[in-house]
Amino acid sequence: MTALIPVDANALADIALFAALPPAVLDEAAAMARARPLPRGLRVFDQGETAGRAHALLSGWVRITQAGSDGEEILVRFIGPGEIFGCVPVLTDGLYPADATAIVDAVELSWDPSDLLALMQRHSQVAITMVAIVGRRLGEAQERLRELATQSADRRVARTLLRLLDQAGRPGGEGIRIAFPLRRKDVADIAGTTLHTASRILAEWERRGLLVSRNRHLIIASPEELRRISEG
Amino acid sequence: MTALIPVDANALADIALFAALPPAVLDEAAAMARARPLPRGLRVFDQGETAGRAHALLSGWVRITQAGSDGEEILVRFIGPGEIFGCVPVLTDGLYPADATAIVDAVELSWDPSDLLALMQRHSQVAITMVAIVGRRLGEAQERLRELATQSADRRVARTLLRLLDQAGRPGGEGIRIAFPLRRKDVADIAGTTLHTASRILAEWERRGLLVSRNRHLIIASPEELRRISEG
DNA sequence: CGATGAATTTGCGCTGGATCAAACTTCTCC
DNA sequence: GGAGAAGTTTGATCCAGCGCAAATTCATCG
Repeated sequence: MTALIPVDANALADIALFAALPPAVLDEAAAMARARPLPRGLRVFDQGETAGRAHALLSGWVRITQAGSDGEEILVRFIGPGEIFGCVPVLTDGLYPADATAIVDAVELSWDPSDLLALMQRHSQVAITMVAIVGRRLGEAQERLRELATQSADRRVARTLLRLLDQAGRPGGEGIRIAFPLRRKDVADIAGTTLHTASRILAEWERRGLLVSRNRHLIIASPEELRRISEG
Repeated sequence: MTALIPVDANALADIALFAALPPAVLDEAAAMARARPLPRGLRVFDQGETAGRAHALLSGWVRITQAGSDGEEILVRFIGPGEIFGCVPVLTDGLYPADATAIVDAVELSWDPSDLLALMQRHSQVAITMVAIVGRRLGEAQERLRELATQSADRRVARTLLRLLDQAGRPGGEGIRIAFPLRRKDVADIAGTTLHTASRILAEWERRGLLVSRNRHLIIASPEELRRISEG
């Protein structure tokens, strides 16, 4: 079932969690890692399930969503190359707090929870880097919380696009393109609004020439104007 | 200015970050710690300021708020005895991401950022525990994000009170009392609504006998009914 | 104990954006 | 290449709760 791909320490160096670690530690982490391709559409793990592995992405993109008991969901974040995901439950309650789905063909590394824990115990730098990563995500979540509580839908959508540009902007002819496919529903679920409102806002901006929407991909022609909108 | 209070290792054992650590490590952390009383109303640190210390609370309560450039603010969380605060920026950008204010007379411990970092480097367990603490806060923030995006104001207020009960509920004659003073504005700023809406909701619930509001303190008579409301 | 400021309550009008409905477009896969 | 599924657009309606205003109660401190 699971194709076994040899993991070399070079690949590990691209994972932010292991950045700037001595080669010996990279080798150690590589030895315990399992690589596996994630075909587009694959559900990597489900919310509520026991966290059987801790994950990191070598290439491609993964969408993390959280659903409430009523079925309403939000998009927690997109995971790109070099980022870790599903690692925190290893240290807390052992249950994945959200769903993870590959939105394009991707390749992941993963570790057995106890292996990752042992690695963090032996090498405090790994644990410290993880605090920094999780801490930055916490800061971002709190910022989104504030925006959601206090700002209008169009400001939030603008901020959302700017954040995605930061994370995955690729300069091109017509503007900066967001590297992964993004549906209206995705935009709505990050910005905390409905599909319909998000669609109306984006359609209006496309009319104004602020962005181009093609093929489930967004190209932002004018980040400056977006910034203006996001600031009211 | 700053009263110097001797810090003993026993006090450290009550801080979740240091729980279950060998006595030698507690002594080490105690030796680097500075204790200081925080009179009610004291601003412990300001959003955007350089993180000069990392903090933990021995007693009392601290309110963490975040304001946007437009002045609108949210209440990020309350910090109680044994909890850490203002520790993450030590490992990220070095700037406090929020304001911290003592809402009752309190006592804190604090560390120089580089001392705490060194401690985490020498004892990976400290760093690992911090990942767990920050990870749990991240999970809670994402849950709030989802609720804010998808649920009505009264459901959110109900969830808010239930969370506060978990964190600081003290059983008493008339019901379970939330241990720290809580203004309508505070409830609004956690639940992501306005002072006015929060006031209306709480007044209605008080009429229904669901809770008692006295002296900026809340006593919850019927957590069961709150739970029912929070679930729709 | 009285004064001053802080916190709370309540009324009212208005609107942003959710909800419902339906047509239309674009992908996907056989 | 065509059928069905998935995603998007757009219109129409409606209401939760925000914004504004004003009165009232409560807390604090000289």
